[in-house]
Amino acid sequence: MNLQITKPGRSWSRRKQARPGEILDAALDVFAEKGFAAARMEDIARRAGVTKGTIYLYFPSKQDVFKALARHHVGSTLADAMEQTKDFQGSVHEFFETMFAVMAAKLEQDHIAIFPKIIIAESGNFPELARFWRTEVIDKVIGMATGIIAKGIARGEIRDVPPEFVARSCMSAVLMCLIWRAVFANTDKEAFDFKKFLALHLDILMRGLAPEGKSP
Amino acid sequence: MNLQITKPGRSWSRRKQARPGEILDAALDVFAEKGFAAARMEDIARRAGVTKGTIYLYFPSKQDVFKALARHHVGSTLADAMEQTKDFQGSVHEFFETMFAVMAAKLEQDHIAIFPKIIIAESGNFPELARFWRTEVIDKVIGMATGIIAKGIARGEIRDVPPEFVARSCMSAVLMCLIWRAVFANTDKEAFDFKKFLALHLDILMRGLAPEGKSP
Amino acid sequence: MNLQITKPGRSWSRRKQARPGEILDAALDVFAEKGFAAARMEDIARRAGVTKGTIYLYFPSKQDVFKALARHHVGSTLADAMEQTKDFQGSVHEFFETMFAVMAAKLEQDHIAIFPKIIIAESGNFPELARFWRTEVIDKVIGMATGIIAKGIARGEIRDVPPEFVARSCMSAVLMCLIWRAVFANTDKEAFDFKKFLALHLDILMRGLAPEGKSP
Amino acid sequence: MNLQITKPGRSWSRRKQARPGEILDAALDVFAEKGFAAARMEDIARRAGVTKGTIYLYFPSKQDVFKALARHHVGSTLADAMEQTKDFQGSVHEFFETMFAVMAAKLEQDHIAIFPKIIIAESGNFPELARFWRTEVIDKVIGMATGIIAKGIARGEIRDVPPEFVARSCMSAVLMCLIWRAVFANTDKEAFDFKKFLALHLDILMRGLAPEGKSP
DNA sequence: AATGAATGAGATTTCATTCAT
DNA sequence: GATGAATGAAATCTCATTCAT
Repeated sequence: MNLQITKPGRSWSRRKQARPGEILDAALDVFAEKGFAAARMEDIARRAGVTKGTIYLYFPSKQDVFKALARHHVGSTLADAMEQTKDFQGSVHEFFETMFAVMAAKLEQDHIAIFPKIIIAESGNFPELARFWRTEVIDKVIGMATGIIAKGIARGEIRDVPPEFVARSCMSAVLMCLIWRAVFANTDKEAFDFKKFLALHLDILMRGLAPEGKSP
Repeated sequence: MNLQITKPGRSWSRRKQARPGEILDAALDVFAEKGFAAARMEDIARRAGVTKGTIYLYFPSKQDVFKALARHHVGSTLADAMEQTKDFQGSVHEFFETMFAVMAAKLEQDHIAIFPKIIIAESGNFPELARFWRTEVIDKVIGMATGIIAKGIARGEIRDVPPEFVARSCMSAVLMCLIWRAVFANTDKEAFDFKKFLALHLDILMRGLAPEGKSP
Repeated sequence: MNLQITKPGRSWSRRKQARPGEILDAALDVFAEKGFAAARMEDIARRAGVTKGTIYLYFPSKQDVFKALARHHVGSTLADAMEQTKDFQGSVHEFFETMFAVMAAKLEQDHIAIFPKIIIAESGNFPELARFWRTEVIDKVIGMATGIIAKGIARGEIRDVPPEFVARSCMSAVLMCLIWRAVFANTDKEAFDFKKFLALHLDILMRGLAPEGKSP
Repeated sequence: MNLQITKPGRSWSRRKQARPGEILDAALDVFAEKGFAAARMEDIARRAGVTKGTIYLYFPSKQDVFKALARHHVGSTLADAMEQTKDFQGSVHEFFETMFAVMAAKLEQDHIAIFPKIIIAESGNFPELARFWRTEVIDKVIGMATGIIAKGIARGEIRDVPPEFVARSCMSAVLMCLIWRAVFANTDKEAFDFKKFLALHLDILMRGLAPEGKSP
């Protein structure tokens, strides 16, 4: 006896549950490539393997596809990742080493790079989006890094400098990578070596942050 | 020597010659605010104090307005600035100190921040634009900084690290400022202190780059 | 005699046979409220307690739902009613008294008012509908009334006037009520008193139709 | 010296002032024929001799075209007409005689019939329209007629009956004509004789309203 | 040189209709 | 018999571009 409304056995039912995700995946690609305005619903639909009309079964408008996309990727991918590092106990160096390694890996394969690009591009047209991203992502990431750095200062691991600025110094290299990836990845023949760059950036910063008269 | 029939003294004549520039100024504002696609020719025209038709007297299409804008701002503002620093002879520290001071000042007042934003947003729709910006701006800036750093290494001012990566480490903080300005400037109540941030960033990097066993 | 395999006693069987009627009832409501074009199959389906697809099991298209509806309500409700009054033998006064009373009652409760409204609205888009309604309803009603009036004249009950015009004079008040009901019923706080109005209308007409020098 | 902004000499300027009117005329035809929903902007445009886009230079949306149309025709045609009869001093009989003659004439030639049709059809979708028409047209016309009838009663011209109901009795014949014209005019071979019908309707009513024991 | 009315291609969105389950 | 996901044609509306004045 099966009391569920959508019977999971039926193939179109299985499809139905997958559809929103498929559409959002397609939308991510298209928005990333063209930006919000130049992206056509037709493009998104085709890439998702459906027709225009189908998108409207799941999202009431193009804007809503966009918002759902932002929420989806922020909510899951990034925020989750942060959750894991919440009670990190190691050194500042270790922290950024790990983070940069993860970022470098992501930069090679998938689409995160796309997101900052979209936010930057559409912040003018979607102020709420900028605000959302600001409070939900940036402030949290910077906040977390700032906390770790402050602990490092207290512990005498690094010298006494405004921790939030340091956090931004570190993250700025990540931002550069993200944008480089989103904007110039297709243009370049030999790929920029994100991993090496981030490692060097971290090395320089850590030396520069070492307490006076002490090698790191 | 002026061979034009319309005498340059008359105000409407001066006006005529100024038109393209006025239109580009207006276009800069509008593109910055809305991005390329969402910017309406009507908006640009109104802000320039002319009507839509007039724009087409000077530029054959919306795309051409955009390209002229990019060329104009790159060609004059930035490339010019670079010219001046071509045969810079001071230390690496001095070089970036000056550059960061100039950038910090520009960030407070005008619209440069706008440009990276537009490039990032429209790189997908205008690959030539991305290429142009890449070769004409980024490669030149990075190249110049790389040269200065290489000289610093040769001179023993800083330790032996891949100079291009270092250049990018330095510049990444500028990029962060530019984007911050373009995306979040309106949102924030108390402005982010670009000057202080860049100064700290430089300080950390320079310490981190000092040759072993030597304080900078 | 029932040759169907599905036994009529079962509730879902009764259901199946009732479906077309339920759909038409729902359609009546929706068409009345929105007109033909603005009525959505989805709305009709939901109100009938089925899904869109089900409607197409019984009617090949939206137009056909509409036509079936017209035929259904005209064929049964009105034409039937007329049948009963075919061999009416009383006075003209009695005839309209009865008819107006019936109309007044119907106006209070149900949906007849809806029909003229739809016909008027859609006559342009469905010329056949206008023609159908004209020949099957209006001409018959007017014809019958005309016959009764002609008999009244012959009998000396009312004075010698073109009977068809008189029929229309009488019916015009009914038309006004129908339209008033359909268009303004929702707007008004205190309902218009159809019964009183029709009674007065009839009273005036009958006095006005009385043979010279004779009070009705 | 001409200080006007739109210089009346230019031919496209003359055109510009005429356009809204031309578009509304075309819209009247199309809405009348198809109703609101089935009318395509393309149709209206073509009939006005322009393209779709042009309509949007003058009206922000299809609904606005519709509202402008209603306001235009109510505001000018009908309300004006009423103004003229405001201080009518003659008998009730004369009043309706004149009104019916005017209506009969209008019914032969132009498009007024169209309006009630549209109102009836679209009242469900545009409640404001129904309300507007109700307060601005119907209540005023009925009110005026009621006033004249009340005076007739006071003067002893007609017997003591509720004057508003009498007004509606009179007007119902006009309504019937309007609807007949809008719905069945195209269908019929020999035109219905509105003039004769209205004259007879009035004659019957006036006799029926004459004070007891007095021929009208 | 400048205007601004007009165009028409193209985008979003709706919804009657189909069909696999 | 019933469902409801999917389709795709068609409608509204936008706006870059043209051109008569």
